[in-house]
Amino acid sequence: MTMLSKQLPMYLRCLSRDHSINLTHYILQVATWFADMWDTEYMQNEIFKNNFWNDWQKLLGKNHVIQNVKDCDFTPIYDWCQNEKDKKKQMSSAEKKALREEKMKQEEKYKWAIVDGVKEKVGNFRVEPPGLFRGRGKHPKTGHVKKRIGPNDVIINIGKDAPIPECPIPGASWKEIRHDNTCSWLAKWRDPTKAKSSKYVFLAASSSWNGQSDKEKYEKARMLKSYIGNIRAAYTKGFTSIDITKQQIAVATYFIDKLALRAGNEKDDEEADTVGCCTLKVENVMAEGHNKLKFDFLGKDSIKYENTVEVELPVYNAILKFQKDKCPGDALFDKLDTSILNAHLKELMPNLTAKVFRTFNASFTLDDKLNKETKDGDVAEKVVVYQHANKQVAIICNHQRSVSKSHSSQISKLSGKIDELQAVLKELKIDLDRARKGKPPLKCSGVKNQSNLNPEAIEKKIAQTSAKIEKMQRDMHTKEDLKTVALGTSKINYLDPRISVAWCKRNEVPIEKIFSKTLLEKFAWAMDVDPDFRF
DNA sequence: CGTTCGGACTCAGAAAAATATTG
DNA sequence: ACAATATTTTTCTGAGTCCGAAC
Repeated sequence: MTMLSKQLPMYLRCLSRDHSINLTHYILQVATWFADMWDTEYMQNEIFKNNFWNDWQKLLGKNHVIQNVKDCDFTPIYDWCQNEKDKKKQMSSAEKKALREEKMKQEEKYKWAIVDGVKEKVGNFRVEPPGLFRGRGKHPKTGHVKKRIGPNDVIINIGKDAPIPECPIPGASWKEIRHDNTCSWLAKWRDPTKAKSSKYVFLAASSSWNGQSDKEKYEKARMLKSYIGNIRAAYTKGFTSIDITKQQIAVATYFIDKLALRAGNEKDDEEADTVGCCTLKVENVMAEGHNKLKFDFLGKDSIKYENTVEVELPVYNAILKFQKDKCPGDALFDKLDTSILNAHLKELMPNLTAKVFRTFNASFTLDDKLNKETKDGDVAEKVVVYQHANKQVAIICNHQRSVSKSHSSQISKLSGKIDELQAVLKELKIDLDRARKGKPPLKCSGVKNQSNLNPEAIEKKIAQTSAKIEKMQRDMHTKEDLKTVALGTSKINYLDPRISVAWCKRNEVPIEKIFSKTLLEKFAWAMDVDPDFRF
């Protein structure tokens, strides 16, 4: 707020030619959030702009001088924002360091919780700052103002005898102090963008509570291994069931098993229109002949799922039957929802739900690929094998990332360097030829110290250059290969860390080559696994 | 009973920050 | 060595899953 008062006159000048317009700090702040996004694609998004305008107009009031967002020139505020960012960037590294240390010092007291007498790290200890809501995909609420959360919004959950945390805003108080030991959250507040849901402060991923729950997740997925044969036999039988609900359950389970689809809960119209298995619409699956089904839909986070797969004939015929007499927009599995599906899965294995198949599929695939593809070689080669296996998993789970803005320029840069090196190599080969005949090297050659070059030295140089070229070509290929694939999501959420730790032990690969510092902490529970561990 | 609702937790890619590489 | 740039790691918060209670 102090910062804002300094900005006030600036904002006033920016927002209107009429300097007398009185805008409150909050109205200005909301305008700044909008202006700061002037150079983003959100400015082409009519829903975003309309939602912003509607909320902003409410703040301005009905009879405000500003009657149309189009009359406002936001570019001066945008310029001011850019300038502030530049100033931050231009700080010396010493200044940045001092600022960082000051921040660390202030935050230290919020970072820890004593749980059952053990000091545990807290995950997100800050409430989310206000701003303009940015949903993913075509979100109907994008652009709406997300309001500031204060102590009065926050429920604290602590032990009965624990001291109540000091309220950071003088005069204000917490909404409620609760003593519920049946759940793990430390604080929560209502999500300002979704009336029905809450935001939570949980322990960090490295906490023992989360570690235990992680381990249980993987143990359940491992249990599926011994049930999967029967489950597959059961759904194969179900493909031709005359009971249409049973038939739909069978085909849906097949998709979840074979394609690692998510369960697919119902969504309301206040959210982006995405689907999972149970909510697939008839147009999301196309029968293409020769038992091939083409899947095309937007899944979680509006990530496109596109995959053409050959299925068993009874599945193919069942899909044709489910689509019969339906229109686009109709549910493919009209007799199903996630609770029916999961209730059925629980009959096949204790506590089995749809998501377990994803964990099972991912971890099983990693274990399988690692053990089939690892060969003798140095650490670097083995890490490549791991990354390759990790990539197969990411593809199965459809974990994508957007291509970085500088990707193509980085590729052409690399390719340019390879061309240069190849030219050097060509000259070296000529020089080698000449050196063997006792002639001096060519002047234009990239070789320095030409006076004392013998054939052996040139040969060595050729070998070095060739190796360099090969490495760069491999790097370029990998970069292109992984430009849309996100490897991290599966590593964090789907791959039993014991597979990786045991593989590292067996192959003398340092675990640090696979897990970052935070992942090592998160997976502390898996580090003492036996080298023979198999998923 | 289903069906809806909301609570609590897991999982998601983008963006920011930190770190490594390069020229 | 050092600043610019590329890469990796961490943070952020939105978007799912699944459960159980209430209607």
